[in-house]
Amino acid sequence: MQPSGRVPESTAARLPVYLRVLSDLAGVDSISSEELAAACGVSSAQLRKDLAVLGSHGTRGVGYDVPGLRDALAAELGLEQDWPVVIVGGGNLGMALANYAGFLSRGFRVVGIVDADQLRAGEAVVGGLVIQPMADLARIIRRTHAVIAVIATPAEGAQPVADELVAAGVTGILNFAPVVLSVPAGVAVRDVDLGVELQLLAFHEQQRSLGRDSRREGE
Amino acid sequence: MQPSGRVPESTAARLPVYLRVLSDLAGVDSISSEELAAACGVSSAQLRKDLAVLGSHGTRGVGYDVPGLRDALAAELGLEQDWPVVIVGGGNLGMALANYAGFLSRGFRVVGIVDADQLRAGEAVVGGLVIQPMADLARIIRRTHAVIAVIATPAEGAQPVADELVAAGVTGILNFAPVVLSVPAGVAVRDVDLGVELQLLAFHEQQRSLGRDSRREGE
DNA sequence: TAGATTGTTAATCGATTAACAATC
DNA sequence: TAGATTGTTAATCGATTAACAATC
Repeated sequence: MQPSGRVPESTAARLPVYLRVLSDLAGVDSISSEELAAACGVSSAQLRKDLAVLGSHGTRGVGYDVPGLRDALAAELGLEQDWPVVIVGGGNLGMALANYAGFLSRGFRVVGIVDADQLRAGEAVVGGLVIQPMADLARIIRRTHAVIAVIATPAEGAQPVADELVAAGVTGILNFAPVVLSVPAGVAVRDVDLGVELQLLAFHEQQRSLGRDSRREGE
Repeated sequence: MQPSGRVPESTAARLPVYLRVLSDLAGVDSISSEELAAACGVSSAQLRKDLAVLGSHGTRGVGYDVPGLRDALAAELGLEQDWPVVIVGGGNLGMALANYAGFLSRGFRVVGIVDADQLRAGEAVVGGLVIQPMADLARIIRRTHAVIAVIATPAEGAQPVADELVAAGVTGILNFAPVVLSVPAGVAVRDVDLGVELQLLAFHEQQRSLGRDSRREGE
């Protein structure tokens, strides 16, 4: 009933997508791996293999039980209660993230936002939150028991912030700053770098045009 | 001199990080795979193998030529000139992205931003840009020859926007909307979903605590 | 029962790591 | 030359795909 054996990294990375798609499937109570896979943008073989790590939530000849599978995914991901999240950086991006409405429905609650700039402190965010001075960071983390934090500072500030987060007990960091953070083993970091993403698209465009050229040259 | 053979997906995904780290290495003109790998958060074996796809920019016994390698990476990624980028969605996130200063230095130039909401049209962004009505999207793409676009709309709007982008000639999409886009083969989509990223961190926390529990039970 | 579809196994494919010969 | 470090090969590892027996 509570499988949670080792889940391969590559499988884990897809579970949130499955959960999202299933959550959008209001009213449907059964779906085949073929249909669900199409909606998730993966192959049905891969979907079935991935879902097998959750134990059996399908019925042969019929398909998967949508609400049951959704609940199992949420449980596997640890989303049975909300996680408090602290945001560091109150610039354009930090504010956009703090105001992101989807947060709550996906299992997270912003419990604090801080900024190094004194001028920003005091500014209001959603949910009755106010930007607080960086000096309060450790205190906020301890008070809210947040173990997940978002870094949305300029590159220079990111490593010291990460150090402080880790010292205060944070073990999961979503990093938007364009730097490689160094953190102790056991602390998870996920990097999101707009520039990197765009450069990968540029690479794709480049390949595309090279491909076209060599086809023109007729190989 | 111009290798550009097939580059494995997994290697391609790391090239922008190498480029970023090398760009931050002002003044250094030579570096060993060991040092550079550490700065990039990968193993030296992996770094050497990855860099080999660019041809030879290292000297045995010495290390890699930093400026040479940086230029080779930029060339491989197609960053020898700036790519025009159109942003769809002028909400919190779209605005934050449009105002992101790092854009230009990484090889991109925002040439247009549109929003479906009439009330937002006319609002000013950086670089003399102004939010334009959604109806102008195709025209903007054709005028600027943009082939890369960013979708920063709510989930509902994303698929119709993607369809319109593709129809207008866009072949690379950076998608921030929490939906699986369906696009024709040959169009590259990169998804960035804040919720997915956080859920993966939650999963990590969950695993962490399960690990702790079973250790307590003394296995 | 017949048809459909899961869960799982085996085969394939690709990516990472280790090791070292080539060479500065 | 001796020491260092790349470029590359071979070995390992993990992920994906294909296929099908189990079973509703």
